[in-house]
Amino acid sequence: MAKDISEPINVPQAYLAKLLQPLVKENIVSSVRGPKGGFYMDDENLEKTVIDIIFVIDSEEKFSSCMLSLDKCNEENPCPLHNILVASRNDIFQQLKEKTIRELAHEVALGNAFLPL
Amino acid sequence: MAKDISEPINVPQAYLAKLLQPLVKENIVSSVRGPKGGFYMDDENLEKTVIDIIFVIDSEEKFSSCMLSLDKCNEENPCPLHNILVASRNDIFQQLKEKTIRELAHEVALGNAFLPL
DNA sequence: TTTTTAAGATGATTTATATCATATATTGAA
DNA sequence: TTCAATATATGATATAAATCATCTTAAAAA
Repeated sequence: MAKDISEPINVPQAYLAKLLQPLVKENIVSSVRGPKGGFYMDDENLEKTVIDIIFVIDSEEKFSSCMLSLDKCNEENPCPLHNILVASRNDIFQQLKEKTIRELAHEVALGNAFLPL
Repeated sequence: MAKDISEPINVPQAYLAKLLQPLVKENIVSSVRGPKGGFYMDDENLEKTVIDIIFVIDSEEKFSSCMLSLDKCNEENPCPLHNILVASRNDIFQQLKEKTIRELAHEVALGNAFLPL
């Protein structure tokens, strides 16, 4: 349930619910209403990645945009920071794109990562 | 002058001036008032790094904080994303900490990077 | 010395984001 | 079939960030 998630991570329940709605709509999270209802992830959901979530909640630009917020900055016309950060940035992007929620959950199950849930 | 910088980067002049004030106060940027006045960077300023700027404008936490915004996440208690991103993140941090403004300006002078100024 | 041009300081306004409130829809259980 | 529990939807409020407006201070030049 939203409450079970919101409390341990210190996010207001109603706000979390609002954030979850577009994820449900985009089939990244599943939900059932009524008593014994709540949010869950089925086999298909678990194959989604962190990037999928970011693209729904924020937007694609959040990641591709210039760190100096220059709209003219791109690969051909890189700003000074672009060159310095492009490698690490692509690395992060790849990681978030490849790692499925299932894999992340597995890390928690193994005790290699922790969540306050 | 603030106007000369603000226009090509599409940031309102008054807002840019407001952002520059703490940088002047922290001796990252220099300024002179009156006619023929404006903002500039002296030899000492040019040795400052991007991290110095970020720490003044935003704050140190902007960089060290957990990507999932979990206050309990740290090196001993890492969230699932922490492990995945820590390497690239440290890499970015190091780059921004080591590169001086002088070096960045040099890249622009060499034509390896571009600014709309 | 006066005027003009710039930064500095401060507060108000706008806009975006986060949060709250309330009503509706769905579903399990009594 | 009714009730209770939970998500869904929508709009209102609060807070933070960005932007605007106005005045003050400093310095160069006439």
